[in-house]
Amino acid sequence: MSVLENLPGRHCSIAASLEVVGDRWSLLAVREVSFGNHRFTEILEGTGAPRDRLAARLKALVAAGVLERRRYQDAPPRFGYHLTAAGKDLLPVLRALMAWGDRWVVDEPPVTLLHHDHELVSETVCATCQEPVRNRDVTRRANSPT
Amino acid sequence: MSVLENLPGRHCSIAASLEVVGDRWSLLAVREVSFGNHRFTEILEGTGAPRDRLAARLKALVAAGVLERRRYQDAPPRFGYHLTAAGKDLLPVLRALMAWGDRWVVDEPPVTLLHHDHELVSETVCATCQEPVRNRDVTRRANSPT
DNA sequence: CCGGGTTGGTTGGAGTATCGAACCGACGCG
DNA sequence: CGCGTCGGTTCGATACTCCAACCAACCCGG
Repeated sequence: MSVLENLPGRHCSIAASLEVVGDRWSLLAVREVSFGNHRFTEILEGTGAPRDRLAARLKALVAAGVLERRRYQDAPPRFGYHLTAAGKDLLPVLRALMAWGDRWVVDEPPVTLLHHDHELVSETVCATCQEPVRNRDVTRRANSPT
Repeated sequence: MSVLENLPGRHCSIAASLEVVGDRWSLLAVREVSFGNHRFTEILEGTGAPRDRLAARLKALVAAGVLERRRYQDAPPRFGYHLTAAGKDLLPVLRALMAWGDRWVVDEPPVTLLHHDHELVSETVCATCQEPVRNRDVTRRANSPT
């Protein structure tokens, strides 16, 4: 909640999420780590971010609990970045963004996701009633008075 | 594809998507429009964005085909913003971000989504095999040589 | 017909963030 | 010893963002 208080506009978890991962490089950094690129230089090249920005973002993501900085060698001390539980939980967001980009931005998907050994076609269902979620079936209820 | 060519880092639809909606206000603007706030002033207050930034982003989102600018009165000419098909297709992204924020950023969800008349609990399944998607079952294949 | 309010912006200047390039320390390798 | 690698940090120029003010076009009350 505390994050929301200092935010302009509507109280909403979307705004709260964007406050954490809504900048230009964070989600790409998470993508790289999820692709198995744990080292600073790998993430640097994978994202294309400037070094200083990447260093700052990684620090912030560690502070936010999205990434974990783990020592993988002692002399000299070197660290790799790994997804925390919160970080792994971002993968559905990345898959949704990727599906959207595949459909509406790029001509041809540069990367295809595979589920077991067939192509992954994500569909969202409501866990309660097992029905596929269509936009028109979704409404919202505000919980806080503001 | 053309979007990707001029981008630093890995060729990937996530980066392409972020190029369109990855800035500070775009997704919040889409959220507001999806909440039924179609007028400039409504979006302005809902997002908390500065007027000039919002004007610029709305223009860009219309150009990108995410929003549509529709005249709703003639004298003086006034326009409202509406979701295109591409814009509606962003709602799963927003729901994923909201779910993540609910779980990892805020203490208590400020807004709850309802599906029909029960709480919406989104779950992603693979449309091909109907199985819930777990991160460890997903791999990726690069399509382009680069 | 005059003044004020609403809507949907645009403009200007100050402050802030981002960028690329250079630099740095600690090591390993030959 | 000199060079390369890795993971950053520092610097100065540039770009972007913010806020406040302004604006045009219209409506309404008096």
